[in-house]
Amino acid sequence: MVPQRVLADELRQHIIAGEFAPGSRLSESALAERFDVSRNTLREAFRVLSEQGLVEHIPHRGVSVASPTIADVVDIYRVRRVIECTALRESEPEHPAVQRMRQALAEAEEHLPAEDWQRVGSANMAFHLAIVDLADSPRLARTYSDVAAELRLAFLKIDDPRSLHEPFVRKNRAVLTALVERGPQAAADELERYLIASERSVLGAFARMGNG
Amino acid sequence: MVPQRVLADELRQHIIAGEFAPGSRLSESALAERFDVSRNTLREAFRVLSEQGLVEHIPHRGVSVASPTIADVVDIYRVRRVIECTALRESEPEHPAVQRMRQALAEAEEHLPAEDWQRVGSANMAFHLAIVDLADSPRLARTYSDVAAELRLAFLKIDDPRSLHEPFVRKNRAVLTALVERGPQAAADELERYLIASERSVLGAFARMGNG
DNA sequence: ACCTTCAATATTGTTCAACAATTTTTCGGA
DNA sequence: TCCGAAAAATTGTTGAACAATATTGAAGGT
Repeated sequence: MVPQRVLADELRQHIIAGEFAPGSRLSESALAERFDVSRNTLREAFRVLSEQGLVEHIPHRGVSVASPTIADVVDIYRVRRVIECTALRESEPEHPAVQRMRQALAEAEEHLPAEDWQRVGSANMAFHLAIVDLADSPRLARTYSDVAAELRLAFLKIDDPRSLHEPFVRKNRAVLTALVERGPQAAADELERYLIASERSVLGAFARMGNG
Repeated sequence: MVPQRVLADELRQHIIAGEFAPGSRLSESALAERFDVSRNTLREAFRVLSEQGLVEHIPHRGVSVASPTIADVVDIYRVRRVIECTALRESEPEHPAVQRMRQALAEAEEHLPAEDWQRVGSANMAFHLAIVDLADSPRLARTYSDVAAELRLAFLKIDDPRSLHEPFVRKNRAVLTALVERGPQAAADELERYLIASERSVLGAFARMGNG
């Protein structure tokens, strides 16, 4: 007995982990057998992932793992800028999420020398999730986590994890420093620079591998 | 043969139209019979609406039409401020959506004397959808339309449509005038005032009817 | 070899009936 | 009236079946 709520989470983990390549088709019968659930239950889980943008559902052609295009990346970063920068700009300095920003950043810096991009990437993401939590908005947090998952898929298409994470830990440090020493507005400005640079980095990688 | 994609849309229409009161339970068997679909198909449609926040799904207790609480209203307006104000502040004056803002506002003002709050409300919503479209972001537009649907449910709980719409057509006019005559930043400031006033109006109505 | 056409095959979309899991209701007893 | 347990109702999941559509592949013509 596999609750369908759990199944969707499990599928999301597998997809985000890169087990199913972006763009690859997800056969109903194959996955139903593999996870030992019925096709109906699997389809309910697919709906959830589809609404979250992790998989694409085309009628009578089944679902595929989403494969973000350049246009998607541009849009994802637009959302990030709107949500993250606003959350930071209007944040209160004493907000508990600031502490989580500190911790996440510390962890990223800790694993930086070992070049453990998996961990660095996760800590990096935790840093930005903490920024979003500054806004105290469940709905913004949910939207953000959706686009963050999509962005992970975009990262999966790029096989140069170093260029994606290494330069940005430093920039995160700059954001936190700005917030503490110069206030929310300065931090938001710093964050916007971060996001523009990060977007350019991803788009560059996409361009180098011949569109997307 | 009723495509489940269509079924979700149809259900959404009925819910938004207020046919099923916020908070009321949606029986699988009853609705399956009424729309002449199987329970499985209905459940897939429910998933979609659940992801959009229009219905609430509690395990083994089925789905109910969402019934926004005060906390939900606060969060919804937070999202509106973040998305709408940013879209407007960073908008280009020549953007085609500006024309749609004009049209929507004209329609709202047209039906204002007749006190046709249904139409005024729809035109009002079109005005704000146009604002969001200034950002040219499919994902922000989607998030916005989700919270807009939720807000409609909150409106349904209030039986004083005049107080919800009448004062705000004027304020929308002020936003558009500010955009044309004083630029995006001034318009965004005007819009923020609008949203704060609108939120206060809704929260007041909620308080008057004894929490939510 | 290179298309078309069309049938065969495979996959998804939907329904139905059954049963398991859980909640809600009913009812008897204190 | 209140409580608890049996009964009923509802949701969760499965498996099989068939319909609708897409994909494949083979036959035939150029």
